[in-house]
Amino acid sequence: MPELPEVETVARGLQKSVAGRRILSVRMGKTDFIDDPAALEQQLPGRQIENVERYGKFMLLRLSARTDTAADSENGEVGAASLLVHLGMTGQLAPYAAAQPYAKHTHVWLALDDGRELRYTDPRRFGRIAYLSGALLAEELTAFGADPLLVSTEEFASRIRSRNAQIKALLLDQSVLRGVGNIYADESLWRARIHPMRRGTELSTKQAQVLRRVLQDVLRKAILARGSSISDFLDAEGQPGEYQRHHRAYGREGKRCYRCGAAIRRVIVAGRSSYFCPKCQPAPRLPKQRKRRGPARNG
DNA sequence: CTCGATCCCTGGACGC
DNA sequence: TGCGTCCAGGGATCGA
Repeated sequence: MPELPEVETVARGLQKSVAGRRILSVRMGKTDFIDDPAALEQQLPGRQIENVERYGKFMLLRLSARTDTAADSENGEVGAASLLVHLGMTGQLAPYAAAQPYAKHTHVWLALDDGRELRYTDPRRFGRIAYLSGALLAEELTAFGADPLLVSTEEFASRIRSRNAQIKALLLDQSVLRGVGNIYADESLWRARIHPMRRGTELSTKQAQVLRRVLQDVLRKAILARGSSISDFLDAEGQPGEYQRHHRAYGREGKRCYRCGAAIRRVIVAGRSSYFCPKCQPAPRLPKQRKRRGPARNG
């Protein structure tokens, strides 16, 4: 499941393998996860992939202005633009020799000027692809919060401690921080010894500091390990990541905590499985509002 | 505005 | 073996 480290891994791989290549043509299968399929067909051919960046869990393929004049007169849009790609749960974006048979659930083929094809494969189609010209891209990106690797201690603390939502929900909220998903949320909360149901407003300044530090540490180490491969994540070279070997909480229900030996538990928080150590990560005193016995009292 | 619930989708695990 | 059921989860959307 691609989160920040996995997307960073794929983006770096594509930067090496396809930056500088020109897109010659586009072919599409199922398109229900593509914002405007016709725009891809009309706008991509003739453009060069100048570079590939990560933005949160998105990849941004920066595209050159178009040079072919035939299309100019038709569409009038020739300036620099971007292809926004979200891998969702099961998306893969990677180049292949055009002659190589394609995997089931391949939905987009971009023919490149060196004989290869950049293919997008996504069984669940939870991903997203959008062609966006400069202004639209800027507008799209304003909705997202801080990059967890770049955010300052002060900004992190203010973004978290000003919100009453559960800390797990805040870490997953892309308008608070861009790029954190379920695995790295649980891993950083375990390291910071914070229960996933704690409220943002409950965290001390010190706890927010610690959480930011361990989150950055986990993300950096995961990038070095080329991400986590739980079931099906593969990078742009088709290789799985290694960071799943370092998980301390995620997916470890019933197994012993590496710190204290207690059994790791799983609860649903913000609609997602959340793994934590009940001993190291003490629960809030009132995890949920208890149902009152009898009628509510006035005053 | 804030927050939680629901739904989208397919493959894999599991029970019978 | 095969069928049904459940679960995984990022994010859009809706309603309280």
